[in-house]
Amino acid sequence: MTTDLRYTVRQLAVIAGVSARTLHYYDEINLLKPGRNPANGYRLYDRTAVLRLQQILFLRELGFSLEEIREVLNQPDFDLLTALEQHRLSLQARRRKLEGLIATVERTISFLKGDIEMDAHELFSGFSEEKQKAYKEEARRRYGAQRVDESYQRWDNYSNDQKLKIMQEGKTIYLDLVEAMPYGPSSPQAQEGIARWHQHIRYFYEPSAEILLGLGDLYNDDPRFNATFNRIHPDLAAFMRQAIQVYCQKMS
Amino acid sequence: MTTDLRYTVRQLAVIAGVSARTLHYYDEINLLKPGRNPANGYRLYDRTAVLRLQQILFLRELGFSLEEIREVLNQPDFDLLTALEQHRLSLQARRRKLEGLIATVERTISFLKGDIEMDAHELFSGFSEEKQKAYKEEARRRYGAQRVDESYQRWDNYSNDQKLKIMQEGKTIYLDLVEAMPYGPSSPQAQEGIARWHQHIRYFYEPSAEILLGLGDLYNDDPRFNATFNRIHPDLAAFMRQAIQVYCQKMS
DNA sequence: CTAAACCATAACGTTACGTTAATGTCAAGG
DNA sequence: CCTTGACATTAACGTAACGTTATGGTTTAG
Repeated sequence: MTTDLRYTVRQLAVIAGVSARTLHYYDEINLLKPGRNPANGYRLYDRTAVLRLQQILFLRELGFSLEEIREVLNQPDFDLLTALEQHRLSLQARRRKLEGLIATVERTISFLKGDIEMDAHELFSGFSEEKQKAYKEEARRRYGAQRVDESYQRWDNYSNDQKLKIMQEGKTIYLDLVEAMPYGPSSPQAQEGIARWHQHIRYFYEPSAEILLGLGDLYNDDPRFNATFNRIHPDLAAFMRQAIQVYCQKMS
Repeated sequence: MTTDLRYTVRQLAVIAGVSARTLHYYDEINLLKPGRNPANGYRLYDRTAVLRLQQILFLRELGFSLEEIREVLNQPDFDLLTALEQHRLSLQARRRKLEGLIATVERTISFLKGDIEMDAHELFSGFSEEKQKAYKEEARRRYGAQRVDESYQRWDNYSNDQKLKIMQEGKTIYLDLVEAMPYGPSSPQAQEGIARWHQHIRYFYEPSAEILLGLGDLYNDDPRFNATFNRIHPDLAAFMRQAIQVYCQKMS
């Protein structure tokens, strides 16, 4: 009286909660080969096939690829454990990556909402009210009032979206400059980077050699700017100052 | 003296850290259309293209699909914020899913290592030493010593891999029985499920009507078994008891 | 002048199926 | 007996985001 069960595709599909196509596919890739009814060629799944499918679906839910599942199922017993531990590591890595992404997205949202301080130039308008006022006075003394005010206006006129775009451009320029550091401040790589930076700061100032050189100093001497650059690379500010000096000499 | 930059594919690719093929592809799907050198048909990327690429890569890193990126970039300003918040939600959902997977993997690993209690029958050998001894005595009183010992032996002889397979089979049977509940304990659906269960418990006992009926009671009366079944469905144990009674009457 | 190094387009391969589409088979009802 | 509907079969294209050839034209360094 043993229930000599032989499921057809759809029957097994319904039981297991997958589509018939899935079973066709598993057959096609030799992951789960059913028997065949010689009369009509229909697939016939017996008890062992059902068990194997259960195993497959279990591992699939855990995020294994079908290829990995095949490997695991074709080797017995203990390899399952090591495969699972391996798999756990990759899942954890994926989770860490996701957490990084989420953090970045959240920072970006914060920035777009305006409640976070910004990098480098963006500090100009990103400081808290008090700090901003104090710094503005200092900047006026150093660079002249109308120039500073103009810079503020220019930055404020951008949309949030544009601000984000500009910041990102800045970041890539600084990263390129870091890559140029091994070649020295006079290298074409560095000078190319400074040229891009020169273009970039148009978003803030009408640049002149005076302004460029002043910024080179500012990045080194002002602790707020300096902190920002240090986060990218500890020698970046110094490197940029030198490169800017070379650049301005060539320009004149 | 504006640096009138026009990058070729590979140049931009190197700068941006992507492959030339990627740029070709973005061109192909109209995500980033460069200009063309009319003389030879070469792609030429200008400053605005570079900026747009930066945006694209930024969003891509955040896990946006290229399709989504296109939508975001083709609408200005504020939609970025809502898109980001939307995106954050989906990232968080993915993280939750990952965490569920990791938990399951870890439980499975624990099980394979043998330090966790098991479901239903698996409780027989999965309890802590003390509980196990106590329960074994009880079982001996109820079902006779040699029968219980035989069950233990049978279970212990399986490999970890086989145990896992058996547990999974059991789980699917119980779930199928839950689906059969609306049709009543005498329904073909339920009886089919009980027949599978009957086969299943061969892994533990040489089944007789006496044993089957006894298990039907045990699932309801023993709090440890009952808890396990309640986790699947609050009425499952009661349903199974009735279905088993019907099944045994038909068998006799 | 040639070879290396670049450019272009075309087209297939990847994962795990979903989705037609064309065709064959089976059980039930008129 | 024939039809109808619900099943079965295989074949084939589509998905996302490129990687990887393959084939052929262009530019540049020596």
